[in-house]
Amino acid sequence: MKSPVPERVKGVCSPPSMPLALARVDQSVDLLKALADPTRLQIVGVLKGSSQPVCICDFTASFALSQPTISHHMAKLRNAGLVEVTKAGIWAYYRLATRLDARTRALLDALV
Amino acid sequence: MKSPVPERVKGVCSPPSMPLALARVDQSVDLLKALADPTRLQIVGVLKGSSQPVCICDFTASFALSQPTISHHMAKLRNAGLVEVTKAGIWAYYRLATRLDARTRALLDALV
DNA sequence: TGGAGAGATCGACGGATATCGATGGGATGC
DNA sequence: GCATCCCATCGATATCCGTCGATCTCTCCA
Repeated sequence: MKSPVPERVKGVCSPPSMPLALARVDQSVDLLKALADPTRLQIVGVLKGSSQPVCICDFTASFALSQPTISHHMAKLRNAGLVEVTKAGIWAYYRLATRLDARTRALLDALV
Repeated sequence: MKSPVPERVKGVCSPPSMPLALARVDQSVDLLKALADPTRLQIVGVLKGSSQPVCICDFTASFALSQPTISHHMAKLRNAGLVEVTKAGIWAYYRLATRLDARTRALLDALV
């Protein structure tokens, strides 16, 4: 098999063309950061597989984490536009965001 | 449209079933963390779109970052199994890993 | 009206991480 | 041999982030 390393001269380094627009990079990085946590990724996995909204208290009961920590993770996911909340009485029900762009959806499909 | 919040009684919270295996979550989180950085994501984007390996010195010329920092980011990508390096003389040529599992490939397709 | 449960916010703390300058190490060429 | 170029590693530093306890708000119900 070939390993076609390009020709090159010493002292000459030219920056390659950047295929990704800067705004899109930042947007993707925000999304990746929101998902790059075990707790949050599992939460998204549960929500993606659930037909009904899930009460946040059930998540608090799942993970060995305090209630403020779960709430903090949910805020991160909300802020990233990944989940939506419906308050009903005492409870807060979370579901995957209904309007997700195609790239985000493809990314979730690749993960979950 | 309906918002079918499930029935619920006070003081009763039951953990939902976790659809994602723990090992897989950790694996995905490692991958996501490796990509959740603007510099690294752009590097991966360039490598994914390039038919030839790219010299790391070209990346050093691209980003307004020091040479050790670029090397550090490359080490992260190497450690995550995303890129491979070929040393030729003075230079180090990087390319996207040739053997990427389907999920990782789908994730990159969704991003880049 | 008051108590209790659920959830969000705040402030603080510790560990992870991005960045840099300095250094080391290997290859090239004079 | 020696200078030069490229790259990786090391040590230090500043910032970010996950976690917790304490507290606040809101709702429900007796």
